Amino acid sequence: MLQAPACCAPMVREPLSDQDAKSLAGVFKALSDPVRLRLLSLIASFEGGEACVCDLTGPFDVSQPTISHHLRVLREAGLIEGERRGTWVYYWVLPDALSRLGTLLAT
Amino acid sequence: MLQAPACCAPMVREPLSDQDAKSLAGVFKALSDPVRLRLLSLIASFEGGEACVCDLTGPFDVSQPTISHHLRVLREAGLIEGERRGTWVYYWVLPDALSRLGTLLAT
DNA sequence: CATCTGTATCGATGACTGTCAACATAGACG
DNA sequence: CGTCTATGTTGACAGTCATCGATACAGATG
Repeated sequence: MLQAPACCAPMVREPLSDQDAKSLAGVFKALSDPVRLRLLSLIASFEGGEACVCDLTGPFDVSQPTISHHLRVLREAGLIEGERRGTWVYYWVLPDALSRLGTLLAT
Repeated sequence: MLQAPACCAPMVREPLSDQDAKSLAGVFKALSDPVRLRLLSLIASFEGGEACVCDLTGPFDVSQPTISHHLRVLREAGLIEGERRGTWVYYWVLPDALSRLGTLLAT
C-alpha cells in the first residue's frame, strides 16, 4: 500500500486535486502521531542514517509491538524503508518523501 | 488552543523532544484529512489569499456543518485565521505556519 | 420587531486508531 | 533439532474523529 508521490507544486499555488489531497492526507496521517514523529527523527539522527528496532524501543514508553506497529505505518506511508540483516531489522528514512512534503508546503 | 510553534531545526538532524513531537503531531493531524487539505489549498489559491465560507462549501460533497468543523480544526492548529465582515466570514492561510513545517521536514 | 441568509454549535453515530497481552515467526547458536 | 533473542502479527478494547441533522446565533433587510 505504498502512498502515491503526493506531487510537486506548492499547495498554496493552486487547489489540490481530490486524488492528490487523499494521498497527501495519508502521508500526513502517518506523521500525526508523536511516537511516529520521534521514531522518524530518531532513525534519521542515528549514525549512518539507520537504526535497528532494538535501538528504537528503549526511548519510548510504549511496548515493542506498538513500536513495530508505528514502524509499519511509517513504512506503508513511504517514509521509511527497512530490511532484516541477520538477527536485527534495520530501518532508514527515505529523504525524498520528506523533501517532497517540504516542497508542497512551501509558500 | 493555539498550537505551539513546532520549532525550527530539521527533524532529521537531531531527535525531536517529546513536547515538540506532541505539538507537531497536532499540526500534522490537522493536515491529515483530504477535505482540510483541499480547504487550505483552496483558501490560499483564492484571489487576495482569502475566501469566505460561502466560497468553500460548494466544491465539497460534505455538509456545511462539516466544513465549519474542518475550518475550526485548521484554525485551532494555527494554520488559518478568520474574521466576520458583515454577513460573511472570511478565512486566510497563515504562511508562517506552513513554512515552519517545510523547514522542519527539510533534509 | 420579524424574517431571511450565512455560519457555528450540539448531540448522536459509525468508523477508525493507539495500545496492550498473547502468540507467531525468523534467524543464531549450541 | 531445541532453545534463545529479536521482531512481527493478531484480537480486543477504549478513546478519538468525520459526518450528519437539528438547532442556535449573527447580521442584513424589510
